[in-house]
Amino acid sequence: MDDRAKRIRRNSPGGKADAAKVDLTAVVVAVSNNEPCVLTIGQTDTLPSGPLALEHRSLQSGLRTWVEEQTGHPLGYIEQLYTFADRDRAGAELEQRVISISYLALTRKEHATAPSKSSWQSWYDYFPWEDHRAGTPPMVSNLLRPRLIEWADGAYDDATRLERRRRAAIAFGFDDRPWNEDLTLKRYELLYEAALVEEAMRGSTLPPPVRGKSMVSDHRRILGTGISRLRSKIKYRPVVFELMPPAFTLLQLQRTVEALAGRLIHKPNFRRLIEQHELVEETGETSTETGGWPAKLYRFRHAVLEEGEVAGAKLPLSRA
Amino acid sequence: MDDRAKRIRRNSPGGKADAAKVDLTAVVVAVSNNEPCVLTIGQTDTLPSGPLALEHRSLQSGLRTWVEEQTGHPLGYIEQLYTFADRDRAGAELEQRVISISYLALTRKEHATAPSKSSWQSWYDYFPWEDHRAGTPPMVSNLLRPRLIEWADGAYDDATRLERRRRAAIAFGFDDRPWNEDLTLKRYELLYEAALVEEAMRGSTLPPPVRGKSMVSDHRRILGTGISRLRSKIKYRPVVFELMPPAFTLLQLQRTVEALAGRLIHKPNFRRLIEQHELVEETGETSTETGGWPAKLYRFRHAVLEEGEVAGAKLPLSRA
DNA sequence: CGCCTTATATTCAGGTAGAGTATAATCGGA
DNA sequence: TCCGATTATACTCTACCTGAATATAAGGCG
Repeated sequence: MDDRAKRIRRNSPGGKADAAKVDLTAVVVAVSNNEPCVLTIGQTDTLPSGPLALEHRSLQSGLRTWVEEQTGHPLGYIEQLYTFADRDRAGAELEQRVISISYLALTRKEHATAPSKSSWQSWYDYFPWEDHRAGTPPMVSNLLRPRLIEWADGAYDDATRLERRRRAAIAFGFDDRPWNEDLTLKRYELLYEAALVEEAMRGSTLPPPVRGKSMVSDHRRILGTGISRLRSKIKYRPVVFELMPPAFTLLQLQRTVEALAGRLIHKPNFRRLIEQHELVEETGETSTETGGWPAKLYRFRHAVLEEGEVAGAKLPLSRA
Repeated sequence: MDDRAKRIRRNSPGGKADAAKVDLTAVVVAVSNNEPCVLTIGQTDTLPSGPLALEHRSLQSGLRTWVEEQTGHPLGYIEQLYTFADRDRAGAELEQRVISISYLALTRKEHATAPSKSSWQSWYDYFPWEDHRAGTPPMVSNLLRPRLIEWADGAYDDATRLERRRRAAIAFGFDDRPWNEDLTLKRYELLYEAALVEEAMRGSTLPPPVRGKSMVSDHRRILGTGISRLRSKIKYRPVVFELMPPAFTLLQLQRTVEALAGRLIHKPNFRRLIEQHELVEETGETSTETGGWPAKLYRFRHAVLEEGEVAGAKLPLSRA
């Protein structure tokens, strides 16, 4: 059997067929002016990235090196997102396979140390259908919905037709289903499958039917993965504070969460939750910046990270 | 600046320095006789794995190919776990870096199609401190606790000492903290750091102080990652059913969850939850196999997967 | 001074989770 | 044949969490 043949190749680690090029890609997120932003480099819409090299001690340190070199931002909090390889990445025509290991990083714009060729882009420029803070965006009902239904009805058999309609309804909250902000990646994949985003139409001359900037290679997909992960995570881990200045008001904190989640939060419930879990402590100062009653300033209680599992640090995301 | 130098290397994808060997590793899980098992190959404690090759269409299909070839088990449900590279993996002395992309697979033992050199091992053989179904195992209080305190007190400064004690207490539930079954990976990493597991002592002649089989390379760490992921996931997604036969009683379902979680569940609450979320439907038959009142047989309602997010499919893990 | 804006406090109803208790059906053995 | 062990199933009770609404206080500004 060819079992043995493969075993032999397995034992020759220098074999060219098995070698791959490994890229590290970062989704670096910051929030300012209630707008969630992602760090891009150059003129094109490209995430910071670079090949894993032998001198990198680890995947994380390799990533930090590349991002700092390309953007001037030293990274704090990072976590691995996903490893891609089956995409129609640039290396398809090469002999070598390209693997992309992606990371999510949370930081603040002020952390930049030097001028650089990088810039911050609102992530809603790439995903305009994801911002529901002012209600469901018109493009969802007016553009995406009819296009997705059209796509579903274009299936060859009834079963597929129904299944496509169901998937679209779940992902986008059609037919009185609730909008679930965590499904960013699923929505993007659906639009890709329906050929409604630019990436799915490369080589075609037709304009993509959906507004929203695309990115180089599969970077928009990676960004979507990062948004999905972050939107899920803020509900059970206090990661928002990585994006906050040292001192902040409770409303600023709420606005930041709302920016990330793309939906509004019920204020009293939000405050109750934050206080209940003792996530913050007063600095003793107040801010009058916003007009109205001066708000107390708070700082994150780093001790909560040391108090074991922050069980139930869920955020009350309003469905109103 | 050397910025330019790196950019140039970046653009020569065939460069040897950037090429890496990519391994696919699978944590294949099944439960039988109320014991969670992992699939291993050969005589040694090794997870199924093999190098990613050009003929694999995707990471997933490469993994499926390797597992089926090495064990005879075709895989159903799989999900990506984590990508490792910074370990002191076998390739440290080689010129080439070794990357390991790991996957979690859920299946049933009966799915084997052919005799093979693989075998099933209880995962508690590798992690004996993780099974709390019969209460806290004696080894936790009698062996791990004193050894971890010893390790903590061996630190050079007071701050580190306190921090180590705190981490150990959180991970293992010392000092009246609750036991959190999801922290399997953290516990293993802590024991590794404290040099209480065999992998941390390779090259040493001293016997490892903690019982529990070790595995080849960093496979026990990968298994720990899989256990952690699965224990978290069963609380909010109905993945347990991938491990169940087509028809089962509610108690069998409960015992399976308990086997995975390593702790007991309050029976009435478990049933209430399953019924509340309509995860199952009656087959109409009953089973008298267990003695006592014949239990109704149920099957998984696959429709729930199509009903959008299975919000709140949490499992009531008793803290008693 | 009155109005607007924001902060802060309180309340209320519904749901869920944890935990305990009660009753019914079947089997094995005395 | 009856009793107890074993299992299935049903019901209850309480504490807490969540969503949502309302009320009051403090400052800025025309």
